[in-house]
Amino acid sequence: MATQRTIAGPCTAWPEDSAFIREVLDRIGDKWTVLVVSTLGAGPLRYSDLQASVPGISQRMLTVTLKELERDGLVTRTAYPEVPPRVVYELTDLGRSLLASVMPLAGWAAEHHGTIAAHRRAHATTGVGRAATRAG
Amino acid sequence: MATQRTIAGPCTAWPEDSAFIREVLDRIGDKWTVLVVSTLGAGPLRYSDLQASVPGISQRMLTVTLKELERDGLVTRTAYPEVPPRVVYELTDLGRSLLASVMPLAGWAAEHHGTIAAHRRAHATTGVGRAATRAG
DNA sequence: CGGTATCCTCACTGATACTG
DNA sequence: CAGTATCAGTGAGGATACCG
Repeated sequence: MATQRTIAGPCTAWPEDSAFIREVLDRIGDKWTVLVVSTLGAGPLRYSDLQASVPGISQRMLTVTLKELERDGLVTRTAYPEVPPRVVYELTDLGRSLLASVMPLAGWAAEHHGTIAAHRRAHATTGVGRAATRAG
Repeated sequence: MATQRTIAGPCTAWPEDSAFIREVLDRIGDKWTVLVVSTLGAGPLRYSDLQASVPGISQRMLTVTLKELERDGLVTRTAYPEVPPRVVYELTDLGRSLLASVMPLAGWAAEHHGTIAAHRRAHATTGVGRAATRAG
């Protein structure tokens, strides 16, 4: 193989979208977005059902996450002006496409879970880095 | 009884790997992992070249990221005991497979960048959410 | 050159309380 | 029911200084 001297890296691969890609990665890396999106992947849900479906989420984070998603056009918000207020959230096509793009990653994670766990143990066993758990 | 129906969220979709999936998502969501991995995707690089290839990264974060990656078996570290020390990092097959799984997501981001940006503008224009910036 | 150790900041997150 | 407002804790990440 030719000696590749072009260091360049990711910036070369992603001309100027890199900032936006980081943004998306940040989003999917945040604690709730993927959970909420995948939950909505099963179908439209109202606020309270959503909160029930994503066990640990707080009202604040659900609201914040939902607003981000709506703002980006990944979910739609439909409020019915009824007496007990009812608001339904639903994935848009864009949202579904994101979900579809994230799924493979979840698949990768599930598939290689064992391999990685094993490597971690091996890494610890062979004492590659440090064996010391904590310097006293 | 419809008191509490099974919403069937993400937990249903991902039986028990969900914790690990979150872990992977956290990892790829962190600021540097994907940048480093994708940079190494072009070929092996030594520490300093890596730092040069990922502009904003600090020594600390490069080291931390690299250690995480090595620990998980995503990259290999090869140190040559020469006079000016030389350490080369390279993606393993596992690392390459992660990169291959992340790429589509980057592709998704690049593809829908415009759509999302447009939606954000529309969202702002139509004033969907809020008019009041601060409660006064 | 290739790290390691330490301090510091501040953005993300959660708990709580209140409103329409 | 569906949010909004506010306060406080945590820890990822950056700057700096030093070692092998």
